[in-house]
Order: sequence, then structure tokens, then C-alpha cells
Amino acid sequence: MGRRSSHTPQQIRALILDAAQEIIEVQGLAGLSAREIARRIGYSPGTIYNIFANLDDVVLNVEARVLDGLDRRLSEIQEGSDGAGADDRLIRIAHAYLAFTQEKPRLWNLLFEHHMPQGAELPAWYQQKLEGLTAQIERALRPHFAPGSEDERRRAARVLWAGVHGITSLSTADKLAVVTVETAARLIDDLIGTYLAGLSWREERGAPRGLEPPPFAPP
Amino acid sequence: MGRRSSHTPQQIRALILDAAQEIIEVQGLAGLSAREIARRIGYSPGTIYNIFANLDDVVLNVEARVLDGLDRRLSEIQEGSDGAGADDRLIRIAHAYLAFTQEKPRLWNLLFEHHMPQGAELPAWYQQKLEGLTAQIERALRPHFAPGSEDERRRAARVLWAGVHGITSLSTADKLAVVTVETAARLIDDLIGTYLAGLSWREERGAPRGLEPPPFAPP
DNA sequence: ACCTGAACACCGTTCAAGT
DNA sequence: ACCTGAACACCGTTCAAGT
Repeated sequence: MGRRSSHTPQQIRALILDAAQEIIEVQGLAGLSAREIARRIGYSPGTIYNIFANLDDVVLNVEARVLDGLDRRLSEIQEGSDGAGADDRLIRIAHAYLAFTQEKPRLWNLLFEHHMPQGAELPAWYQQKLEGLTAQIERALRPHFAPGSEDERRRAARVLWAGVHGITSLSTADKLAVVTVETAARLIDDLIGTYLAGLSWREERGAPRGLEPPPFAPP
Repeated sequence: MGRRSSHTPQQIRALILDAAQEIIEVQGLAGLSAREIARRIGYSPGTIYNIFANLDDVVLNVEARVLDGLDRRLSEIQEGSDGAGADDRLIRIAHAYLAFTQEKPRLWNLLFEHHMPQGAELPAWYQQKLEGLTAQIERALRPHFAPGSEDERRRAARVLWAGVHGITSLSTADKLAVVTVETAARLIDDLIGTYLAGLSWREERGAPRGLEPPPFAPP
């Protein structure tokens, strides 16, 4: 046939991403296909390839939306908004993260389930969004580190970010044997509480946090 | 045609799993297909379905091999074999895990990339293998807990297991912004070292570890 | 009893042809 | 300029038919 132009390319782009997001929310990444997207928006499969390079490109753009949503959620957590201390801010961030993963598990799962094909790298803008998220944790960790120990704070932020990710990821996949009262929230509290206590312990020993050598060197 | 019986069903089963494992090792889960397995072993696709319920079943059995391999690797770590203390045992386990994930990243990735379809549960034997792995960590944590605090030790084992998983998982996927010297090994050392320090701190405060309330209750 | 291979209902992606 | 839809090279899974 030919053009129909009942929508601008920008509108079609949004239609595609909306449809893809909906499919993933309900059926997971496995349920997604270019043809199914096309069916839902009433265009032919070819149209998708006029706007996106391929299906991975579509998925990556849905991931972008998820990352932005998470970033917004974490930003909303005001510093000591309820009069609580700095510890609480960190824990509140972790719980906001957990709540997010539980509201839209498949959408959040997408971020870690989806891999770039063989040699392909994640685009720079994607890495930057990830940086933005860990930066929020770094800020929340500021009260726990002396000025000048930025490297150590960065490391701690990543350790906690990865740890919370591990807990939510494994419990979503049912691979953490979280059978009873041992909810993901409790494990997260344990991780953060004990890790922060560990920072205090090192503090009390007088070792400048992060400057002492790691427990051992890898073989 | 009909039967050829140049192999017993048991042998064909092994051929299928060998081929599937090889494909995943090189190309990842995305490269796996029943037809490709059939091509490699010189049988028709239908043969696979005489032995396995479907492709998910094949994948699950490859995962079983990976879990067994990891379990064996962790078992080999003898208690204080080099005269080092209990802390070292835990760290050695973590590093054995890390080494395993780096030797066969795609194979290991499989464990977390692959999800059961919609409502399907992980089989019981799979859950038991997971239990076996966390049990090894629980054993290594024994010196850090008073007798009688099994629940707390279990929780700590899961937190560390999930944490190490998160670190290896995100750095494999290039999603941890591990750009410079910040290797995964260093993050793992930080996690375990600081977490164990946190346990000590709680100990010194006189609070029976694991009995004190978590830093806060989830909202 | 075991294995085949054609068949069915799907895919991602491309691109000549139409408007 | 934009969109189509047929075409190509794939899938997972089933099952009648062969040995």
C-alpha cells in the first residue's frame, strides 16, 4: 500500500514503546515479538524497523523508561523528611527500590534478564542512567564517610546496590529459598544494617575507612 | 525411516545435554535451539522430545550440571587447609564462586537468565541443589555465630550469597560501572569484610547477633 | 519401541513495490 | 517520504508413518 500518516513518526514511536512495555509487563520478555507489537498498534512489522534498528533497540528503550521511573522514585525520597537520621534515608531508598521491583516485577526483571547480543556494548546513555542511580546511593552514604574518601564511598554504594539487586533478583526468581518470614525486606535490612555497622566498626578501630587493605588479595 | 539404535536412550540424553551445554557456553542461551542440538548430534528434532518434555526441560538439566559443578568446587575448599582462619574460608568460598563465574560466564549466567515460563515452578530437586549451595556458606559462617542462632546464620548466608551473586551478575552484564581498578573481586572483599565486621560490631555491643530488631520495620 | 520428517503455527528482518 | 506485505531463513512442538 503506502503511507497512511494517521500518526507522526514520534507518535508511532510512542505507540511501539507503549505496546512493548505492556506486553513485557504482562508476559515478560519472552512474550515480546515485533509482530505482536505491530498487531497491537495496527501497523505492519516493517514499520517498527523504520523507527528502531531492531527489537533489541526497542527493548533498550523500554529499559530506559524503567530506569527513569526508578530514578524518579528514588529522587522523591527527601533527606530526613520525617525527622529521621541519615541511616534511615539509605534504608528508605532500599525499600523504595524493593517496592518498585515488587510492583512491576517483570518490567524490573527486564533490566537484568535482557542481554546485549554477542559483542554489542550497552549504549553510553544507558550507562549514564545507571550512574545516576548509584549516585543517589553515594549521596545517601555521605554521612558515613569522611570527606576525601570518595573512592571508598563509591565502592560502598556499588556493593550495596549490587547486594540489594542480588536479593530482589533471586527472590523474584524464587532462587533464594525465601520460604517463611524471611522476606526480601528482612534480608535487605540485614544487609544494610550489618554493612553500616561494619563501617562503624572499622571507624572505631581508627582505620580510615576504605584505606585499610581488603581482607586478602585475590590469588 | 525408523529407529537406528546406534545409541541407547541414556547415551542420546547425554549427547543432547553435551551439545546444549556447548552451545550455551559459546553463544549463550539465545543461541540455543532444539533444531541446532538435533543438527549437532545427528538426530532429528523429534528425538529430543522423546527424552525431554521440551526445551526448558533440557535447559534445566544443563543448569543442574552447572549447580553440581559449582557445588563440587565449593566442597573442595577444605577447612583451613593452608593454616588460615575461619574468615579466610568464607572468602575463599566467595573467590571460588567468582572464579567459576569468570571461567564459564555464559554457563553461569544461564542460572539467572533462564526463567520458568509463566506459572511454572522450579522443580524440587533444583531447589534442593540451591539449598546445598547455601548450606556450604552456612557452614563457613558457623564460627561467626553463637550456637542456637541458626536462623540468623541462615539469613546471613543468604544475604552474602545474594550479595556475591549481585556483584558477579551486574559486572558480567557490564551494569556495575566497574571501570577501573574496581574489580568484582575487590567489591566482593569489601562486601564480606565489612559485613563480617558488622557482625563483630554487633557482638561487641553485647546484643546477641541476630536477636536485635532490624534497623527499622518495613512500612 | 524408537526415530523420522513433514506439518503447523509461529519468529526477526529486509526490501521492492506501492501511494 | 512513509508504509506495506511478501519473502527468506529461521524457530518449538507434534504426530502419523515408517522400520
